[in-house]
Amino acid sequence: MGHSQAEKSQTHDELVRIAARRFRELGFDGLSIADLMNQAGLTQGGFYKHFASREDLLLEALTAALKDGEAPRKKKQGKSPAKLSFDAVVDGYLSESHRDDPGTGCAVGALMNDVGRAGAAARKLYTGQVERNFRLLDQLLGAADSSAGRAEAILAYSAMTGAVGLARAVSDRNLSNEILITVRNYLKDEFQAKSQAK
Amino acid sequence: MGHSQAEKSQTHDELVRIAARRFRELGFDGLSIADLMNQAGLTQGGFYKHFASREDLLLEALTAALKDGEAPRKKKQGKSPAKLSFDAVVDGYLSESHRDDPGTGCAVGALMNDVGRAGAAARKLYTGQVERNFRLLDQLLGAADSSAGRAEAILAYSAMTGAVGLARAVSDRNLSNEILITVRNYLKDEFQAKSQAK
DNA sequence: TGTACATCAGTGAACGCGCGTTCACTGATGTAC
DNA sequence: TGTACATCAGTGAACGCGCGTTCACTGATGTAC
Repeated sequence: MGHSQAEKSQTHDELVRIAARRFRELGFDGLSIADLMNQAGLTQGGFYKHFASREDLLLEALTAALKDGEAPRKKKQGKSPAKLSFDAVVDGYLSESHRDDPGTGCAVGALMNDVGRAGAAARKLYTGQVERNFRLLDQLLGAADSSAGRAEAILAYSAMTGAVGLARAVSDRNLSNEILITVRNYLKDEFQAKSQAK
Repeated sequence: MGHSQAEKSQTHDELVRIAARRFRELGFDGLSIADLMNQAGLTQGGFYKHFASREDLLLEALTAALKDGEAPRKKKQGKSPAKLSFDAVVDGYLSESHRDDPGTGCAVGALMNDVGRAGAAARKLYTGQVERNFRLLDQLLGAADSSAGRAEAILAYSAMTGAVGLARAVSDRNLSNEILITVRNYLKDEFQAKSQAK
């Protein structure tokens, strides 16, 4: 059992990566330390060589999850730096694949309820990402009137997070798809169209 | 320790009432059976005189929570059967008091993430309420074109649940209020106005 | 370059604790006569 | 109406279990000479 310095930080990153995915899938209460370590191919005792406590992991994993769910679904299969347009973001966010795979998706949506019940530190990290995402959408909408742009960004983000949350919770596949499609069409028609008309 | 038949069903209702509130506040994992019984002034052993299992309670409490969070915030303080308009629903749903008191509010929003990770039975109950709420909003919007009404109902409900979820999770009070106000104004201006113009 | 030693990532058993659940018991309620 | 008995809501201790956390230990890595 070798353990160079490089291997340690590699293991650390791997643990954060797994936790960031599993917390989004299972919620903050759904992943135990033993499960996490086993999924990394390790035993549970080693956990405390990497984190001071479960809460410590929680915050690191939340940071990572918020970051890689940023500008959600930027990249589709092949194209690495797919061009970032409002329409592309809406299509990605409200896609069936994003609905079906919360583990790699937007942490703001996947952990909305969890963070609302969490401690101050987690909520602060989350708040920063929400504000960043509002700004990103505002910028993509590129409205002439910037206060109207921000309002539309807030509405669009609220609608997208709500729609994906509902689409994930609902057990009727048709209703779930209807939610995604309806909100997708509305946002693209109403906002992007308006924005382009200027 | 008396226990007439009437007292039993009274106790049962009280347990469901407390659980329906606490699950919305704490999530499905946040309430233990011992806590529930203590909050009802009883000891934990009695739980199984009322429910076959924790899962059984979960489903009864979810049913109750979905029902009393229906047509959310219908009633303000005094007026019992406050008139139910689209504007009134939007104002109530996106109010600070609804944000600050998830325990008595809309279960669809408060338990969105939790239900997404829950079993088939919980998701089925939830699905029914989502569909009912879509229909209620559709009806309140009373659009001439009924498919446009449904689309607007879906968009409005997605935006409201997302906005309240974000407003609850974010730790910056100003940002939280901005989300509520922005979505409230947008929905009232854009949808109700449109609907009235017809 | 080769040897001796300190470091420390990872192991795996153990800790106390709270969980959901079970159970023998209590005593007021409701029923039979 | 009064007495004897069955029922069963609620009690409180105990169950096995998984949780987060601790700890003595192992053995490859990296350093000192």
